[in-house]
Amino acid sequence: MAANRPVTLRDVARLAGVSVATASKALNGQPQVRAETRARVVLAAEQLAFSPNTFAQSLITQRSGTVGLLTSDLEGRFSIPILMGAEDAFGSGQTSVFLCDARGDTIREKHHLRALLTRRVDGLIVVGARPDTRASLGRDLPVPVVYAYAPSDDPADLSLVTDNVGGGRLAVDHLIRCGRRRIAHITGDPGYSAAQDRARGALDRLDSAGLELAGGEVWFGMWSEAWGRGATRMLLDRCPDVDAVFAGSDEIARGVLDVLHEERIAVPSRVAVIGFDNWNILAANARPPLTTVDLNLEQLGRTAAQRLSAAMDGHPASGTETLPVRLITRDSTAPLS
Amino acid sequence: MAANRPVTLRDVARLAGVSVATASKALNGQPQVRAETRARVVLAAEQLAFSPNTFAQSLITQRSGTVGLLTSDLEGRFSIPILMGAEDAFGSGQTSVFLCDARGDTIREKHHLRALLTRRVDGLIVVGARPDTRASLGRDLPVPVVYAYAPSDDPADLSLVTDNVGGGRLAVDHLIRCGRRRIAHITGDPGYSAAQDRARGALDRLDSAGLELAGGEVWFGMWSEAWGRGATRMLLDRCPDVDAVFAGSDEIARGVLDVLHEERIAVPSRVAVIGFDNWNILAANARPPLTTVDLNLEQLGRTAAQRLSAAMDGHPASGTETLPVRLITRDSTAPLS
DNA sequence: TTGTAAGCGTTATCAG
DNA sequence: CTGATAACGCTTACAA
Repeated sequence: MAANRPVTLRDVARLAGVSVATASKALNGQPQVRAETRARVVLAAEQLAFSPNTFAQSLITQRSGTVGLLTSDLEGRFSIPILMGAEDAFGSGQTSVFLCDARGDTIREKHHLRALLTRRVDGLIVVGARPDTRASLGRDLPVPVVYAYAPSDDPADLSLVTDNVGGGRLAVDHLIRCGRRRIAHITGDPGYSAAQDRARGALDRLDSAGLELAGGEVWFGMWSEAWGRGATRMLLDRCPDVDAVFAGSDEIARGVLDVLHEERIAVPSRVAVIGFDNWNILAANARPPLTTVDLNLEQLGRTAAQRLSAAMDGHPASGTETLPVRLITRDSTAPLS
Repeated sequence: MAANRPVTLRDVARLAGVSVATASKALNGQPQVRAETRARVVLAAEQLAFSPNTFAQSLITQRSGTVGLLTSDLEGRFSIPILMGAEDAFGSGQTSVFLCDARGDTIREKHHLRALLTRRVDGLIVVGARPDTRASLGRDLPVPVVYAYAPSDDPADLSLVTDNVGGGRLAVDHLIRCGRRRIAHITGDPGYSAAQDRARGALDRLDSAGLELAGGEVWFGMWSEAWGRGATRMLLDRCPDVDAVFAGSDEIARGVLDVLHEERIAVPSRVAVIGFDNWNILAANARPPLTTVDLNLEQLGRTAAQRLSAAMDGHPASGTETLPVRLITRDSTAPLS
């Protein structure tokens, strides 16, 4: 146990033979101090392994050098990459991140919010569990806030979301470029804006190519493999000549692949399949590995951190910023030969 | 913007018509203050929505009320439940958690460690990415440390790990109770202690039942569905009358199920399958839903937080504590009828 | 260029 | 029971 009293600026000053004031200036790179003196102070600080007491600093500067990350669903796979991107962008150089998980509970969220404000965080990132609009934390917070993934319902807030419409468009575009003409769309819970948006993007792109949706309609259901399997069976029944399926999630895509495999329908040669989310454990291990749309969540997290930094430096923004998604090509899609 | 000067204890004291000293005592529940006075102070504090400046408090008490969570792999599914359990146990009532992800990089870990110590955290939880032994952070840290999931290589440290041997035993025990006698074990990378331990537990339990491993050996390979599929094909070839497979992970189990399904071998009636990890997205969506061993990681996280609290309160511990795992029964196993 | 001294918002130790 | 007053470790005018 190194239980000796922590070394303070006084110790450094004493060792360097200067006053605490000069020591402080020297260490903080203030210009009004002789080079030789500064060197002596720096040396002393190093020798003593001095590290300034952040509480004392914060007490004066009114800045904690910390931000709060309020998430609603850590379990979920969406918060994590965002969180990593954010941590990344803050660089851990100056700002550290307080993590709080409200688990979808408003009470708990309020509680965490209080705790974070009590700790005097310099800013807040709020990460939702699903891409639907969520309630704003309010306008009277003493620190800037950025909403990521799930936008705030107050347009005065700054929200960062992924481009689900664009993703749907991108997926179908890819299938069309592969020469597919009879494209079906099987997706999840219609109560999710993500499901609606992806479908909208898909229909939009089909439209512009003068194509109709194979099967005649979007197959809304649930975000599960089982639904992917069930819907695919119905689809094959109604529309046996389908040559591509755009699945609204990788889970659903796994179900689709499963049934196609069962029916000995070759993928991608006869039917191409594309997923959504790029959930690696599902997409990369699929048979064949799944082409899918990546949400770029780390980038979302990085951007959130940047916007928050800007706001903390007095450059706030508002409105909803939509960030691009991207296509990950694997083996479940290929040009029609 | 509520940019008015934050309310301090002075404001409260003034409003209550007492000195700051008395106000402090009243708010901190010190006995030496008249009930009526205390009430007045508390009321004033509420009216002003006073919240004490934690920096000033920490400056005096030498306690930050924060702990650091140093993880090596946030992406991975293991850190998250541990992290949630820990957050849970700290209750966010008093202690907040700083999250840092080293991403398996020693340099980055050192860097984060410095940052956390600079922030004067009261304690540290280190979460490894895989259950193998990892390098200790060292003995000369100014705060207590608890290692979770991946034990430290220094026995003087306190490490909390899951019982992989017990898990292997538990899995095979369940299969035996289901009346299975020809049990095979397909598992992952033999370089992982988890693979070795689970196999050891399995062999141990087989032994005590006077049984041999079906297929004659443990099938070590990789932690992937593809390996699960490949190994199962070989297994069926060499040992067509196998009646149960213990898979070393849920991913592998998915591969096993896949091939059994392909070969029209009924699960669980002809062959029972059990996985490991209880990775919900894989286990619950499997066909049939997968019986598996749950690592109880949230509990591990909670215990880590408790041990750390104890250490912070002057009751340190050391050595390696092994926490029990548990069986999750779903439909891929059943008694032989 | 350096040092002195006044805070930052609390808590703790004393007298009253 | 209450109130000055001195810390806690640092930054920053202001003097020297």
